[in-house]
Amino acid sequence: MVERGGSGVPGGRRKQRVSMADVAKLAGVSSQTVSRVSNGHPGVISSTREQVLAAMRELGYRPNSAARALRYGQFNTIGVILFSLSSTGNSRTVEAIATQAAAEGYAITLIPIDVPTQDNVLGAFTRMGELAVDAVIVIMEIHLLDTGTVQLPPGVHVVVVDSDAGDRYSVVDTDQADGARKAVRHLLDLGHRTVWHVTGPETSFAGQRRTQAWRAVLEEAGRPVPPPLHGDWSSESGYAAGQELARHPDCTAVFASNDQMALGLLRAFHELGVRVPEDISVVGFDDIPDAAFFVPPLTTVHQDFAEVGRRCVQGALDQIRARGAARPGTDLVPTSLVVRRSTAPPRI
Amino acid sequence: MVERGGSGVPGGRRKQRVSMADVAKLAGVSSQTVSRVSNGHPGVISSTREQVLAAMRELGYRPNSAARALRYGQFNTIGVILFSLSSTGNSRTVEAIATQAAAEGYAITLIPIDVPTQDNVLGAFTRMGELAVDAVIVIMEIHLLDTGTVQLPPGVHVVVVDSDAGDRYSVVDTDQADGARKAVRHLLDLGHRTVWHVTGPETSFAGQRRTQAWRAVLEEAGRPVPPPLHGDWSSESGYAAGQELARHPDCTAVFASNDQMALGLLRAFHELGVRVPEDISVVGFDDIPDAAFFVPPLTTVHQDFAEVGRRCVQGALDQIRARGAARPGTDLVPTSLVVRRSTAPPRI
DNA sequence: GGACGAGATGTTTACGTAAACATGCGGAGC
DNA sequence: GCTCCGCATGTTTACGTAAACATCTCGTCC
Repeated sequence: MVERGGSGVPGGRRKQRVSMADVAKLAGVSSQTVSRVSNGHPGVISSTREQVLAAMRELGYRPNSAARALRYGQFNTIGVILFSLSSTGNSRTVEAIATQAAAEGYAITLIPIDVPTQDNVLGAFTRMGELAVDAVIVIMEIHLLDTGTVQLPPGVHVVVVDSDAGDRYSVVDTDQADGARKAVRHLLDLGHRTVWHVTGPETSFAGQRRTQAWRAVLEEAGRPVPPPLHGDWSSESGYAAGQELARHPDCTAVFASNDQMALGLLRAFHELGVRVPEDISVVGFDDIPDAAFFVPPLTTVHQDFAEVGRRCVQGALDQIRARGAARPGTDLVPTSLVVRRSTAPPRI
Repeated sequence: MVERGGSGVPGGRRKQRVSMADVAKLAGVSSQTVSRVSNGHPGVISSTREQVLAAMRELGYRPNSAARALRYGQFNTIGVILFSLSSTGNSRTVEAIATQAAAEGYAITLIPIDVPTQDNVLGAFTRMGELAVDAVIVIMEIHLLDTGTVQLPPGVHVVVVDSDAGDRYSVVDTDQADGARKAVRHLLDLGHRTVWHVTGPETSFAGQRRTQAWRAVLEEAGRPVPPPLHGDWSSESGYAAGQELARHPDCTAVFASNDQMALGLLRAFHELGVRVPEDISVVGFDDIPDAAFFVPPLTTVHQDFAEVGRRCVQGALDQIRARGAARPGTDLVPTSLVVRRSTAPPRI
């Protein structure tokens, strides 16, 4: 029944690609009828439909998406421009975007940018313009877009993640500030007099906002604000910060701007004989899967990357469907604090 | 000079999309000449070329990739089917694929599969067939493809990662066996009598091969082969294995099939007062960025994901350019052992 | 029984691009 | 001075699909 050996190119080198016309010829109908069957339109009598379906099966017909896109002026594809997939947050956001997009019948096209210079972003946008894409999601620290010199191709809808360009673009992001507040308040509630802080890179809006919130909570509570230590998201920079902090006898609590830097802190403290949480409490940010298995398990702020991804796609689709320009605004996804064993009240 | 305010939709609501015909009209030439300019063909006098370019700029012309694809029968896009982006290996491989593909003028389209059932993979292939894709790279534990019931759309080229289907498909993968051998030999060379092992999930070919190699090295060396402990890649399963292993007083060395499980081991050992590496040596696999900042820094097998990605793209492009069917075969990327501080000679 | 209508199917056309072929122009060679 | 050739540019056509319109065949109703 099933044609065997059909997975290759059967019958020598048949025509490169099967079109509706081929199916129509075999089924003895017009190509328009094939189109109707292919798209599930009504008004095709079932015997005809069966014939067409049989012909499709026999020839291995698959619709040509290029022709379809040309006809409809739509690609059913969303482009994602991003700096790097190697950060947990980005890859999980992308995964969520891809999943959600698939559920909506959209594919996603990835455009990685090795170095986030103005030129490269511009180039990516240009390429996106030429690409088969109905909307673009940008995952990036995006001051680059703020200069105004970047010309987004008209007709391409944009959603931005991790940016404060909410006045110009449609922005979706984790509620960084709220997450950071939760972290710092948790430590204060435990009885710590103040909280030290390891920042992310200055170029990151997410990092900036976490740091701002940390400072704001301390100031509101009337606590001293220790000088922040500067990190760059990497475990290594956390390690360096940890060596520094271990020297401050009055440091009893640290809020690291992400989990990897918290990991570096943990290692540094461990090597220097500083016990966590007995001597110093540590809170991270992200809640990467491994965080529960750090030594000790890390108290951290959970980000709902899946939700961010979902809202990105939703925003993009809204724009596509409304055919409207981007409605600027910021959509914040809430966080939650996950308390594990790296935090405790200070020793008296 | 530069038209201002051009970033939106200038001039009210001009025609939805600028075509070559529009440019041609404005420039006072035929659309064919526009095409020639657009594609950098010779035989256009420079004054004409300038006129056309000016018209393009003024109208914000961007070529329609759907029409182009229809014309050429090519999409300049590679599809990537994968199970999950959340594993480090996958996301880094995808990133490398995306980067390499971009360098070759190809975009990549992501098709995530939530649950790797036969049906879902089939569905993904079907969708890929309908999608605008010239080749497909599958990153997946892929016995599913081995059943033979999955009918790959003819004309779509396939490269597979993490599979032993090298007899049927073009496979690119890290040299898992060699990496595992390096890990086990390192431990034996340090003087350990034998090496215990935490496996990956049974469904993973990568995991299987690492386990096979572990066993083979021990047997070759005439060492006893302890019963392997079964993990599932997660830190959690490593943690469970660690609790088990800590009870075996004769266990002095463990090879975990990935770094996350090694992390779980480290945590379990730490909690139970087993010192690493003094009491037990631990080796992982992957060399995730954090591995250098575990407590203690993890000795592990480095995988060159970037190279895997590069070769995938290369393989896919070769197939596209040769217009040939997949040439089955396996292309192995070498590994290297990174010695850090989680391994040491056994106590006497 | 004839007209009308509804439903099934066929025909024409356009989407934007670019190859293939056609035209028209000017200069070189005799 | 005329022909021929080469180069710049224009015209036609096809890629695969599907909307819009056209046609054709019944069955139904008066």
